[in-house]
Amino acid sequence: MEERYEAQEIEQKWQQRWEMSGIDAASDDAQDQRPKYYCLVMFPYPSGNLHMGHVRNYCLGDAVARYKRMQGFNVLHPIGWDAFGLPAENAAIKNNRPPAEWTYANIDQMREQLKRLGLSYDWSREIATCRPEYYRWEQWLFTRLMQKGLAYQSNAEVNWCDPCHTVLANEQVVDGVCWRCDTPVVRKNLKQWFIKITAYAEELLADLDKLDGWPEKVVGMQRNWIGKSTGAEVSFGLESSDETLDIFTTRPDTLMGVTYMAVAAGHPLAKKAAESNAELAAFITECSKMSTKEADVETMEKKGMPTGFNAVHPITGGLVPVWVANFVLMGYGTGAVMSVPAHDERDYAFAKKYDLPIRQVIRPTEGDWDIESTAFTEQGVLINSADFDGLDSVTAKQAITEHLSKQGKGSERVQYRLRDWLVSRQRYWGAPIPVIHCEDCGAVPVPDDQLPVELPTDLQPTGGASPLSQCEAFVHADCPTCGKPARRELDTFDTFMESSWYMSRYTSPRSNEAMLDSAAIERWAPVDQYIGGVEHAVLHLLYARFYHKLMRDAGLFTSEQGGDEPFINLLTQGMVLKDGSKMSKSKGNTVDPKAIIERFGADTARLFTLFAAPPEKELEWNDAGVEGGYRFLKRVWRLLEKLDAETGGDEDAAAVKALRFTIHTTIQRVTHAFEHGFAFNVAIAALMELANALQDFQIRCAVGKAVYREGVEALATMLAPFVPHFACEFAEKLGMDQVAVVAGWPKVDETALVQDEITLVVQVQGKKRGEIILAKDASQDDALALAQSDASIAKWMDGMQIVKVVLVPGRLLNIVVRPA
RNA sequence: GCCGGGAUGGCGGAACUGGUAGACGCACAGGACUUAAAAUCCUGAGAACGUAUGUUCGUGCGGGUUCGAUUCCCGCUCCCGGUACCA
Repeated sequence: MEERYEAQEIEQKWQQRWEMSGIDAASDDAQDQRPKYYCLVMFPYPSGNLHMGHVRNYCLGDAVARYKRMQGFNVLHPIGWDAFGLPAENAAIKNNRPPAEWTYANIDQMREQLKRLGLSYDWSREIATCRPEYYRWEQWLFTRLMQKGLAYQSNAEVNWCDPCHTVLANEQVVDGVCWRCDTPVVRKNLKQWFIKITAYAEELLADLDKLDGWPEKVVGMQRNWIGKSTGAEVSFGLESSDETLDIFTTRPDTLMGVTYMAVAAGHPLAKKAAESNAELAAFITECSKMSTKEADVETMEKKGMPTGFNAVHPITGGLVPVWVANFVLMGYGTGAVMSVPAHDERDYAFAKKYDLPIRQVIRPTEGDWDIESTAFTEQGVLINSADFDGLDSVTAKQAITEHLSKQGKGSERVQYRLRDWLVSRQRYWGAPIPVIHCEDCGAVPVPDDQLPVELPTDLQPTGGASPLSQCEAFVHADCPTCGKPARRELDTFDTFMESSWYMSRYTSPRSNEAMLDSAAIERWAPVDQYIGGVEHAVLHLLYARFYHKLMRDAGLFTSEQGGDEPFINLLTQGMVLKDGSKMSKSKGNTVDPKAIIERFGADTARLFTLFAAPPEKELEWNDAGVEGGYRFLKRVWRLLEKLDAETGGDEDAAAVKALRFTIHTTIQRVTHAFEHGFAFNVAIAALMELANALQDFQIRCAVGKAVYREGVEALATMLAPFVPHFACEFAEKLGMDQVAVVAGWPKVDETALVQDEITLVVQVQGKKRGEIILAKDASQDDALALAQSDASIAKWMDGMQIVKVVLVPGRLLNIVVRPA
C-alpha cells in the first residue's frame, strides 16, 4: 500500500528542486541547438492579490511552455510587473504612504503567489516597469520620436475627471462618468502629448492580414478601430466669402443630390454664426454637453439649427443652407458633411424633420424606387446629375472626383477613424515625460546623457494635482539647448506605454547599453504564443503592434531580426465567472486562489481551470468541479498500487492490445490538443479516459504488467504540463528518469493503433440498426453478408430490395433499401 | 445599425474532413464497505411509451441538399461580446 497523495508536501518539494536546478531558464547560449519558442502571458498589474483570471491565464501559458520544453524547444517564458498606474496612487492616498512602497510590497507578495502555483517562469528575467532601468528606454525612444515629428504636443478636446485630476482615455469613460470615481467627465481643451499612430495606420491595417494566428474577432476589432474609408474631400464655397467649407464623403457619386450642409457644434462656422445668434449659441452649448458614448448616441434625437450661412455647390454653383447638427462630430473628418437625404438614412430623417428638400440622383440598376418613403442607400445609376447621368456609382465616384480635382475643388482622400495616441497623464505614479520647457527654446527633449528622468519615489500624492509640481528638485532643470533655467514637464506617460514593449525587453532585460539587444531580439522575437484576456483586443494589442514598428524604425532591429509584428499567435482566454457573472468584491462572488491551493494544492487548481472549459470560453467556477479534479489526481495516485500485482495468470492478449490502443490514441489526442488550438479540456478528458482504462485493467501476466507500466508512464508524462508537481512525484515513484518528464514527450506507436478487428455500425436507411465485428480488411460484400445474417439488422430489410450500399471504412455500413 | 461568436441532457462541455450525438467531468439516484460518517468502489441515467427484447422522438425554429446533417446551403428567433450617427 502506497502512502496518500499529499499535495502540499509534494508541491513544496518540487518547487524547491526546480528553483535549485534553474531548469526553467531560457538559454541565451549561441551553441544551443534547440529551436526557440517564446511563450508569453500578459504581465499583471501588481494589485497585491492574484485572482482567478490571472490563475487561468498563467496556467494556460505554463501548460504551453512546459509542453514545448518537453518537445525539445528552448523556451522563453518570462514574467514581470506592469507596475505604474492609478491604483498605487489611490492606495497611497488612503494609506498615507508613497506608491512605490505599496507597489514593491505587492510585487513581493504576488511573486510568492505565482511561485506557489509552480509556474515555470524564467525568474532571472523578471522586470518591473516602474524601475528607472526600464522606463529610461521608453523616454529614450520618445525623444527619438520627437526628433522625427512622431511625438508632438497639441491642443485637444479630452475627457477630464476633476476628482481624479487627470485626463482619461476613452476607454476609462464608462457611460459618461469616470470609471474610478463615477463623476461625470468634462470635455476640456488641453495641451497634451501625442504619438502619431495615424502615420502607421496603413501598415497597422495591412499587417493585420499577416496575423492568421490571431482570433478573427480581434483582427476584426482592430480593423474597425482603424476604420479606413476611402472617398473624396470636397471643397464647397461660402456665399459672399472667400472661405470654403471642406467636407469628406465616401459617396462623391451623390454630390448632385446635396440639399444642405451640416457642421459640428464645434466647427468654426458654427461658432461664427453663434456670435450673432443667441439661440444657436445655446444649442451649441447643449451639444457640447452631450455624451460621446455609443449607447446614448444610438437613441439620441437628431437635432439641428440653421446657421444662416449658405454654401456654394462646387459643380452647380447653387446655394444650399448650412446647418449645425448634433450628429456631426468635430473629431472625425473635417467636422462637416454634405447632406444627401435621398441617399442616406440619417440625412433623410433630418430632412424630413426639418422639411428640407430631397433630391434623388441615384436610381437602382433595376426597377424603381419610391424616394418619398425611404432613402435609397445602395449604389446604382446616376440621374438628375447633368453630365454624369447614366454612369454607375463606381464610375461616377471617379468621374466626379476627377472633375472636382481639375477645378481645385476636391481630391481623392482616405480617412481613418484612428486618432493619435494621447500619452500624457496628469498623474504622479508614471514614467516622466522626458521634456524640459524653456521660455526661449520651447519644449526640448532631454538629452540621452541626462536619461533617465527619474521619478522621485518618496512623494506623497494627495488626490489633487500631481505632487511632482511641489517637488522643486524635480521641477527645476536647465534648458539643454540654451542653459537657461527652465521647468520639467510634469505629466507622466500613459501606462500603456510600458506594456507596449515589455515583450521585447524580456529578451535582454538587463541591457544597459540599449533599449534592446538586437542579437537577443533576433534569437527570441517575435512572441510565438501570446495569451491574455480579450479585453485588451484593441488597446494594448494595437499599441504593442505600433510600438514594435516604432522600435524597428528607430533602428533597434530589422524586419528580418524581429519581424514586423510582435505576436505570431494570440490566444484570448475567456473570463472566470461565478454564479454567471464576473467575480467582483462588490458582488461578493470572488474565489480566492489561495484558499483553493491551501485546501487542494496548486495542481488541483491548475487542473480544474484547464479542464472546466475551452480556453477561449468563459469559465464558470464550480467548487464541486474542483473537488472532482482533486479526486481524479487521487485516483491516478492509486494506480501505483497495481504495480505490485501478481503476474502468474494467463496471458490476455486482447485486453493487453486494447490497453495499448488506448494508450497510443491518448498520446495522439493529447498531442493534437497542444498542436491545434490548446483544447486542454479535451486533452485532460482523454487523460481521464486513459486513467479509467488503466484502473479497469486487470494485470495477470508479465506482458500485461509491462503494458500497464507503459500506460502509467505515458500518463505521468502527459500530465506534466498541467499538474507538474504531481507528475514529477508520480514519475519518481514509478522510478522514471526525471529527464523524461521535463524533456520527453511520448511518441505514438503506429503499430499499436492497428486493430485486427473493427466494429462497424450498420445503418439501414441512415438509421443505426446494429453493429458487426469483422476483420479490418473485410470487403463491402463481406460486411453486407454479415449484416444480413444478423437478425436484428435483417428484419429492417424484410421484403425490401437493396438499392445502394455505402461503406465508410472502419466506421459504418449504410444499406439503402426500397420495397421490392 | 454594423461586425464577430454562440444556442447540444439537470449543469460544464465532447463529436476527425458530412458517418454510432451526448466522450470526460459535475450534480443526482441506487448499491457495496463502515457501529456510523468521511473516503473509496460498483451500477444507472437525453426524452416519451413499455415489465422487457425494444420502438419513436431528439443538437434554438422552418425549409433544402445527401444513402446519411450538431456539421453544408437558404430563411428566421434568441443570447453574448465588440462597436462607429464613420459622413
